Amino acid sequence: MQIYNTLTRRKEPFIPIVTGKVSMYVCGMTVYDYCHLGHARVMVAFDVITRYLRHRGYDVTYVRNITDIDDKILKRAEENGETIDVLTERMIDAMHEDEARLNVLPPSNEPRATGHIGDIIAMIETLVEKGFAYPAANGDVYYRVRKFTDYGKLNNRQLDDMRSGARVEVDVHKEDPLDFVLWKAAKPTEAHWPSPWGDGRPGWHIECSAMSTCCLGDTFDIHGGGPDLTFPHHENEIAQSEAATGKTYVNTWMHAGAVRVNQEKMSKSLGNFFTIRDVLVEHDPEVVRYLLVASHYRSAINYSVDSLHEARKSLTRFYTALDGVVSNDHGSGLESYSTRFTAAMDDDFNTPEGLAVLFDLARDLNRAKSETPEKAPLLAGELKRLAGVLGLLQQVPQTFLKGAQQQIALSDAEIEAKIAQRHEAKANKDFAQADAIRDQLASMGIILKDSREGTTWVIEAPQ
RNA sequence: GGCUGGAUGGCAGAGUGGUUAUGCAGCGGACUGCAACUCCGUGUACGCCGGUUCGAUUCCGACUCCAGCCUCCA
Repeated sequence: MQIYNTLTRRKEPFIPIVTGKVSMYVCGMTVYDYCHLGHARVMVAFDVITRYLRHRGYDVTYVRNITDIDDKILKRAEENGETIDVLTERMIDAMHEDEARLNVLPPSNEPRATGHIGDIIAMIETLVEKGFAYPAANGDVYYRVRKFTDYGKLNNRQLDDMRSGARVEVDVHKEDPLDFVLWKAAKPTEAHWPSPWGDGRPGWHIECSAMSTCCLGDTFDIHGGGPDLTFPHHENEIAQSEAATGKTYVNTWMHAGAVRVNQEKMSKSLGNFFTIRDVLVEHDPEVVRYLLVASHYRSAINYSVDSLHEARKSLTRFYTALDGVVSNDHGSGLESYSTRFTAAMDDDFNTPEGLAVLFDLARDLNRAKSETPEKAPLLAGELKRLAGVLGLLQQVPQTFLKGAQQQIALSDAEIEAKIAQRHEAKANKDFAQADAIRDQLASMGIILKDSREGTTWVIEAPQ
């Protein structure tokens, strides 16, 4: 297997620290608002990665944190007139609901910043002792960036190249404008914890260093996150952890690509984001998941309603192939598909190429249904099995094809009655009447399909 | 200004130093009462200019354009 490593900017053979085991940490959500499609992308990307690693036989420990104390949370809670606990619990519940609907498996461990204040303080104390951090007169504790000689290695950046102070407000309490805060002194009215430097709360970057080390050890295999976390967040994590432990923090750094809207990054600050729950009002969650899996995890994707429709059409093709076949999971003689699929996924989780294998499988399944029906159950079983590694195609085909995505004016029984009327008209060679019934149903988005076994119907895929 | 990526057929999206990605759409055919579904067939795509090479979309260099990061952001 090979994985692209942001640190070295190339694909590298993946060799876990402990044979057969993978330790992975992914930066999760700051829970002050609902998750948007950018969050969905990270969730789904690392869900596919976890599923595939497990499929390959690795014992994966997947840690994804929750940032539940932060300036934005304090601000939002105050705006809403609620406590931060009420706000964060509500958003955490919503996040879990969103990811469950997208068929994202829960991480092995989901630590919260507020649950690790002791670990955070301990790490800051170590950094202060080693001279990598200093308490300032205002009660904050800062990281001394210039003391860490490797600073910038993840982003291939020299300290002096950075426009220090150009966009960052220079803080008189910092020795250097690029120094970042590890511990923030709190105002009496704000949430705070006692520390050797006075009451306060952790800075953003330190929680991930503390929690990842705490859950996975000083050095672990994979650290992932969204595309905008490489700087400063992950750079700072490296500086904190490697200074504190003296060891390599992470072997492989993985970053998902951006989700764009009209060629611009979808983000909270640009205000052009779509929340997961809003999109799911009108679209089957599997369609959203498919959209995210149909592009390589590192490439940027442009979100649009058209792209969702395309995704729905692709899934319709798969479910149409699976429809009417009782799948048999004990396939044999079908190794060529899984060999190709594995080769694709082994190459930095190339899901588009993996899907190409699944489309070939679907075509062969369709052909088998008419030519060699005895082989169809095995092909269907293989298709479901491999798609399952991507977290796809696990619905009952009819459920997807008749999806509740559009409101239908008729009940199932009424549709069946229409089909029976049409069948009778056809038997009487009254094709005008038969076609009138079919057109009437079509105008309501119900598409009839005739076959030797009888007539079935599906909901029209959007154009 | 510094640092990252990217530019593939009508659209989406992989990949490769010489041979079919895949899906959607289109076109021709089979099936069908006619359709839909399905199947078969069908597209001289690789930003631009140089270089290396017997041969480059694929490697190297310049250029143009797009996006991201250098402030919170997944």
